[in-house]
Amino acid sequence: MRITTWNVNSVKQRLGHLLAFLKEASPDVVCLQELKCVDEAFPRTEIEEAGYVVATHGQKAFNGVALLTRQPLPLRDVRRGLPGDPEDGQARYIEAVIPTATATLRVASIYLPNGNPIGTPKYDYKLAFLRRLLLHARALREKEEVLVLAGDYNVIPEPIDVANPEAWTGDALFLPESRAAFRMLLNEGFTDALRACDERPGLYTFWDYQAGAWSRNLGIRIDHLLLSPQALDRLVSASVQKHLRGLDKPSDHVPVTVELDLG
DNA sequence: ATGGCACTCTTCGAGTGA
Repeated sequence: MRITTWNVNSVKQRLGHLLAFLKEASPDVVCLQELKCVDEAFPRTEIEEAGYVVATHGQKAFNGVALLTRQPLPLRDVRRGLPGDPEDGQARYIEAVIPTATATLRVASIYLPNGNPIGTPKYDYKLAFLRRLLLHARALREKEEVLVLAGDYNVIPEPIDVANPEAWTGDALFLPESRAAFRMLLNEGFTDALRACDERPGLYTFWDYQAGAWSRNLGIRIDHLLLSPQALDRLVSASVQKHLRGLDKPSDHVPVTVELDLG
């Protein structure tokens, strides 16, 4: 069972790359972020024709998340939106249950707020969203399911996860408060799947379009798959599909994939 | 040493992102 998370930075702009990735990697579950379109504009037909079941939670112009499963895996009990703030109209969370032949899997696709600039309501919203995610993750963990919380966390967990840490001092992605909130998820019993498999520096999932960040390999690691203990027990591997950043008209993020043995 | 991008839309410039 391979589960991929990918911030595509506009699913319409990235449809060609997405369809090619589905064909070459044939992941079982895909968590997409930054659709940048309403549900009606999501390229559902093309993705269904590629062999996938689709659930979306979109909004106009910004944000937007989706879950895909490779047929015949179904998506059940779809939840759209993170609990804890009925006033929150931003489409940043979708979760579903995926029953397989041998196990029941629960997966969430999450697009956490960026939070910049600090000292503004955007930063407050980021921290509030992280608190809401912590509470929801705690409630889900008590179900003791094979659970994967995947997405663009917009948090650089540790200095090892950024090429030039000094350049990110004071940025919402790297501030102690953001990192502490992410660490609280780990302290709840969730495991950062990529770090569990590879402790080396230089693992990045995002390179800015600006300033030659890609050619100079000035990346950051902000796309994460957090595993419940039951998912960690089944962890086989985790990897970054870095080559997709080198394509023509790429997303600024690349996919990250975890393989679980649900046999 | 420095500056450098790419999306969206009540679209040709501003807002957003990281």
